[in-house]
Amino acid sequence: MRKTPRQARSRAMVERLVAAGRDVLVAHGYDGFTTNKVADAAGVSPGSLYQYFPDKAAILDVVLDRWSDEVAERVAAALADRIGATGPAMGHAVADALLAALEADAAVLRVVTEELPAAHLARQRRALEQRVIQLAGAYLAGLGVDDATLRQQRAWVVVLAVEQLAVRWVLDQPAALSRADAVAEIARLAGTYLAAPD
Amino acid sequence: MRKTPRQARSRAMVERLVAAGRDVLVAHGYDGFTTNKVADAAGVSPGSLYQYFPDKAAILDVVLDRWSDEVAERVAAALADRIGATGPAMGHAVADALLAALEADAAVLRVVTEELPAAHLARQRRALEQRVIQLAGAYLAGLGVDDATLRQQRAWVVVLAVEQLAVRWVLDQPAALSRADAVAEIARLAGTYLAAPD
DNA sequence: GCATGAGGCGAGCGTTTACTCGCCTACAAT
DNA sequence: ATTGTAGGCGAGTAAACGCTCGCCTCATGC
Repeated sequence: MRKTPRQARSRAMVERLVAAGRDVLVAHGYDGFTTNKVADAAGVSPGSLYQYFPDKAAILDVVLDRWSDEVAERVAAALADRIGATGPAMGHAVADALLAALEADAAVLRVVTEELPAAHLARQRRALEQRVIQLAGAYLAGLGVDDATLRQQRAWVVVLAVEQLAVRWVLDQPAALSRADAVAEIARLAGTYLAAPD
Repeated sequence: MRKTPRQARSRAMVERLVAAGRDVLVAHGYDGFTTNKVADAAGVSPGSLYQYFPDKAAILDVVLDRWSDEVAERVAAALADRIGATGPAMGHAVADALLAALEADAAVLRVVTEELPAAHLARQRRALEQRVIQLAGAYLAGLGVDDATLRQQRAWVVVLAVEQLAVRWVLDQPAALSRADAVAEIARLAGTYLAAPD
């Protein structure tokens, strides 16, 4: 941020710019994300945009941070709510909530995974993965897995695998795999992997 | 291709251009992939580049096609060789070969997954996934899974999950997960998922 | 009600970069 | 040897786009 908006109208403008940034990203894609278009969509001049954002990357970063915070919040809430349950029902509930967290803003998810260079979102993605890996590790400890390294390894594997499946299912909507089936199979994958004896 | 090279020296130049394209992509990243740099790295003028490639995307496409063909070839060969074996040893062998296929050109893998918009490689990636899904489906049929839809679903799940784990392991080299452990855990994930009773 | 500075504007500058075009060279066939 | 053609060159062009700068307006404190 180049300077912090003091008056209410400038705060509102910054808000409009971020919202417009999201809209431009969805409507025109990553290549079509230009500062002139963002300013235009916000009903603001390019010069005003640069009063508060040092460069183009800065406003894109804010847009991406907003979105990934939202997704992370939904995912964390879903896990916190459901990690207490037991048996296969818990796996279903988690998978379902995970899909819901991604489906809630599928338009951004699509642009972000298909058009955006992954490096732009790597930081946020790693952070979320780490959070979820910690939760999964704790869950494994509850299951009686005593080796801490093994817990980390298995948590890493199951979290990355489930993440990928959820994202790809939401984006690709494979004809052969209904939503309910996807939930069941994702839960099954995680369940069999984590529960199987060594 | 704008026109096809007839003489030997022009064919050699096209070769040099494609090789230079790969090098520029690795050395300067996706953003640094400019036609001038590619021509320069190939010891050729920009004008000559445009004799044989209609635009920048065309030469990038060739570079990407080359690489993905190589990866696909290694993966397909690895699976064809090992799908006959039985028991957990087969899972290990496949996982190991898959990692090897990605490790063979990790520099391009890194640029392609971290900097390149995924859409540029979606076609090739889908094609490879489909090939492997077919193989996995056949393997499931051999295991006695009679429902063709279920075979498709499970093949989709296991292939995407394993793909993601292999790519991420090669790129991230997580400290807690040695190569041997990664092979074992990937095999375990696939094995428990596919072998578990319904 | 006036002075001050924050807020906002938008034409345009400068750079980057994909791509071209007129010209030269090397080769092969007659 | 000559001539036609493919191959190759590289300075230059055009367009896009990030970003600035000089100017105007409005809100707030005294």
